[in-house]
Amino acid sequence: MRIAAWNVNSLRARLPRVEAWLAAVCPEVVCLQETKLNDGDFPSGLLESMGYRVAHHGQGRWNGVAVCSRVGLEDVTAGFDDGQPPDPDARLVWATCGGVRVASVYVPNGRALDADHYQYKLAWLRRLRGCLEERHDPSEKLVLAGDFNVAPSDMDVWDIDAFAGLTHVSEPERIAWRDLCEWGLEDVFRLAYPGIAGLYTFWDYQGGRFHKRQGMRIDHILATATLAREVEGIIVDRNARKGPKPSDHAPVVADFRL
DNA sequence: ATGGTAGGTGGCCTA
Repeated sequence: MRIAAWNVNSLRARLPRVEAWLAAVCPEVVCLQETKLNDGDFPSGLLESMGYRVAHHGQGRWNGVAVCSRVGLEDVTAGFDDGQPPDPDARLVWATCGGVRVASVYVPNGRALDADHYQYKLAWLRRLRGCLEERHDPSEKLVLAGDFNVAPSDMDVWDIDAFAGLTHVSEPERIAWRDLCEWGLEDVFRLAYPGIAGLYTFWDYQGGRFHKRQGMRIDHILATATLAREVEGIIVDRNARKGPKPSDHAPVVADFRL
């Protein structure tokens, strides 16, 4: 089973690229982030014509996440399912696909270390961990895939000195990310490429960052141990960052023996 | 020379 995560930075703007990419790569499950669409504007017809069923948790303008699956789609849940007041942003949607519980995850950016949004980000990560504790067990086949907006270690950014005082690399964010993983999730990409620097999923549009290889690894596929040991391979499809009108993120694609 | 890119919306905000 091939599972992919891709922050498309507007599905409307990216639709031709997304369609061509799905036709070429044929993932069984793709988790999209930043669709920037209301549910009614989601291109369901196109995805369905390609064999996918879709769970979209949308919000015009910003955010918006989807799980698209051609191996079944059951038990859809939008947002945190913890009985607390709903998240004002559409950043999380769950579905069961071919026996795997899958979440498309779009963690808040954080903006700046002194911003309210940074506290929202830390609380959001803690709340996600809480949902796992309440509703799930680490022995399940479960995947969190998406844009976590955290570079877990210094080797996951092109120059740690360039990020001094910025979000995505701060210790509280990294601790919150590690706490999430310590519930029982593996960073499947890092498992496959231990200790290898220079492998990124996001490159800022500004300053020719992609061509200078100045990126960050902030999009992740996290899997429970039962799934992580079934990984055949995982890549970042950098080709999707090339050419006309790319997203600033490249897809992460993992193959599982399922 | 304090810029630059791209997405949304609507005359700025977000990433």
